[in-house]
Amino acid sequence: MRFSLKADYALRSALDLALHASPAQLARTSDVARRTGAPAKFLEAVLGQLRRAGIVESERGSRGGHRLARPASRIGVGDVIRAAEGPDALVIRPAQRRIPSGGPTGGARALHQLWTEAERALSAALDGVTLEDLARRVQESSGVPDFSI
Amino acid sequence: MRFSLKADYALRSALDLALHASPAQLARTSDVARRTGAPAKFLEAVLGQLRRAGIVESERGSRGGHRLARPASRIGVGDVIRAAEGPDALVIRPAQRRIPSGGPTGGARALHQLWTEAERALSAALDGVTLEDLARRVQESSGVPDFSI
DNA sequence: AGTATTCATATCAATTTAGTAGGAATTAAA
DNA sequence: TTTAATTCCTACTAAATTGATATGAATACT
Repeated sequence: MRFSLKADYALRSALDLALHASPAQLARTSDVARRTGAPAKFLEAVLGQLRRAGIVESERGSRGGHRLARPASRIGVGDVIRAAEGPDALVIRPAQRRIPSGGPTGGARALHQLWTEAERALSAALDGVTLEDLARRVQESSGVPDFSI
Repeated sequence: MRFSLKADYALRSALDLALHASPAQLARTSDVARRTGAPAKFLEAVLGQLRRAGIVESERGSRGGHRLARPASRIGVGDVIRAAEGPDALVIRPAQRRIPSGGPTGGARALHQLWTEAERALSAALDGVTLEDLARRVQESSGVPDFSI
């Protein structure tokens, strides 16, 4: 039950923009791709999704590129993942085939409760961390400015 | 990023066995299927996986069926999910393409840490609950003996 | 022998994932 | 005003995964 590589590319590029772009200094897709290790053409599409989700801004033309649309402290990791994978990205309960009116009963109710608790735990771990938190960890822990997987 | 329906069927049937089977009283696949709402033929394969994982036991022949292989108090929800989806079922970090020798650095290291925390939170929520816990919740909360989604 | 059950293997359609290709639109610079 | 550099848009594709179904063999009770 892994998150997609696309979500990973989205997080990498968002973190890369937090580290290498600013309102004055845009980052080119090709540079983000090189630093994060993502395929450039694929990353183009991912950055497009982040733009449509309001997480990054872009400028076209020969000095164009991307930057974060708001401070890194106000962008949660969960926001980025949802932008890449869709609004249900953090929903882990198996798809239900029928929707019970009045809510589930019996064993289904116990499982419903279980999934709800697991989703809460996961969301707390992902929505509770911002790009600023990640950027700080990068600078504190090593000083290495890019990814170099 | 949902768990598969197969994992759901596995959990439903394991819980169903906790409620409706015992060392003396086996439950037929067709009955488990009826109570849980799973397709009988598909459930057959799922129960086969649970058997090979050592979670259930079976007997063939005209009085055959399934039962839990050990007390419900010693079967964790995570065990059942792993039996259905494979050993990486609770791994949520995106598949990595290259394995860095010496571990990840820079941004990759920060993300590695993030995924590790999220996986710990998820495992705590799923491995920390047993089939006995679920069975107790079913009996306490409603008395309805089956699923009736 | 006959019936009821689990067990094993093969097959399949739909969806998702992880890309690639080609070019249009836009902006800055020469 | 052309040229170059960039984002943006649409379409396509191969491989893997998911959620099944089909057929029949093996086993055990009556």
